[in-house]
Amino acid sequence: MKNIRDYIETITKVNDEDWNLFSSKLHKKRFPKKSILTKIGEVENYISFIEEGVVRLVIPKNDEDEMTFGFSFQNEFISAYDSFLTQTPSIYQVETLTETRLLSISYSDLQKVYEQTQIGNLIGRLVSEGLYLLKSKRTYSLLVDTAEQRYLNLFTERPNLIKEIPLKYIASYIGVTPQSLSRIRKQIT
Amino acid sequence: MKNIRDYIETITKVNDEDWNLFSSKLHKKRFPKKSILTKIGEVENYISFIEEGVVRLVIPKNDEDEMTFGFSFQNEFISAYDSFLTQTPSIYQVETLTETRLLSISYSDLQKVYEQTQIGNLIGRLVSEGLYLLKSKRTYSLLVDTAEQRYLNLFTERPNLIKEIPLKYIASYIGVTPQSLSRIRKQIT
DNA sequence: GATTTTGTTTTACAAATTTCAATAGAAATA
DNA sequence: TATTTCTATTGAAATTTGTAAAACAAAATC
Repeated sequence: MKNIRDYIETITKVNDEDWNLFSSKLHKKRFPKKSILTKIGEVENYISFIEEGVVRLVIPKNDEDEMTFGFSFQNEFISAYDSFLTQTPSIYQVETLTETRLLSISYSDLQKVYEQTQIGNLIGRLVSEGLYLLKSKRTYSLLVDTAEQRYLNLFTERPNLIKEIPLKYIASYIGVTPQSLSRIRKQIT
Repeated sequence: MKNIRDYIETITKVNDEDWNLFSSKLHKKRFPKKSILTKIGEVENYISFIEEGVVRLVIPKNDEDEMTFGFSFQNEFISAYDSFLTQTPSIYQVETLTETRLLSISYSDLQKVYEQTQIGNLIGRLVSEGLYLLKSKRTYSLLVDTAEQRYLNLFTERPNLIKEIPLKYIASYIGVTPQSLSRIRKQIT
């Protein structure tokens, strides 16, 4: 629990009473790699803090084809967030790429935290704003950067990722085919 | 002021005391079409509710070239939101496409509202979540839809937009050249 | 350790998109 | 109204990217 409290205390101080209510709702979970946390069509019931691991958001295309909507890493929040917020079926799948430890809170418990604590909505706002900023950055990059630039960005921001996970996931995150990414990589070296 | 109160009351009830504090911070503004509200490199000082008008977020590319990061419409909030949240220089420009009426609140006044009202953070959270959902939808579309699908989506969601603004803006929103969009349109009919 | 599966790279070709250039139309301005 | 500027369309060439197939490499499984 230390990680998440540290993380939240970088946002704002939390009194013990509020913290106890919030943390009593958190469930520790462990998943092996390649676990599916949320399926397409399911309503997302949790938002989770990643204590350890890497998580991928996956959009199916044709049979056998898929796109990577996003990655999430240690000390970030993960959820099929659109589905979680709207409580409607998810259009992407949430799956682990590595062994993963989560601290999860359910939708209804989170609503209680919002209602019953002083700082719930403040933290909720700041987390939501942070997730907005990440998403906005990604949109920007998809719109103005070349695939090569997106690859290089990911390479500098997450050098470990490229070593640890299949390149085809990177390709589908960047928005090109694995063959195209292979050509891009060739040209860089 | 009726529009914005109606809008916010669809999110949550607001008591008069809170409302009076909030609304006392709002500034009415009017801009002719093609006004620049926020320039690249400036720190965004306002978030605004669009009472009337259409606003575009613009990213410069090369000289003479630009991309449309987003559009915003009546009864939506508009800002160089990334810059506003982080209070760092904006990487996109905010400009009006039509004559526009705004209700604006400054960054520092909004912080006061967050501190001094019961429901400030609740509304702030819900507005931020809404903006996240919009951005997420756009990212999804850029990643999985074809340019033709993005055009058709815009066409169904905002039929008036396509009649009222230059097509090259639509093209740069969709992520293709005006020539390509012209060919896409030709093929549809 | 051998076998099978999965992932990566390469090639040739096809398809889609951009670029460049020219033109016609629409809108803004003198 | 005439003139200028901006916008939209079209064609042809060039570039980029995707597709399909094959070869190879790496990883997982037996």
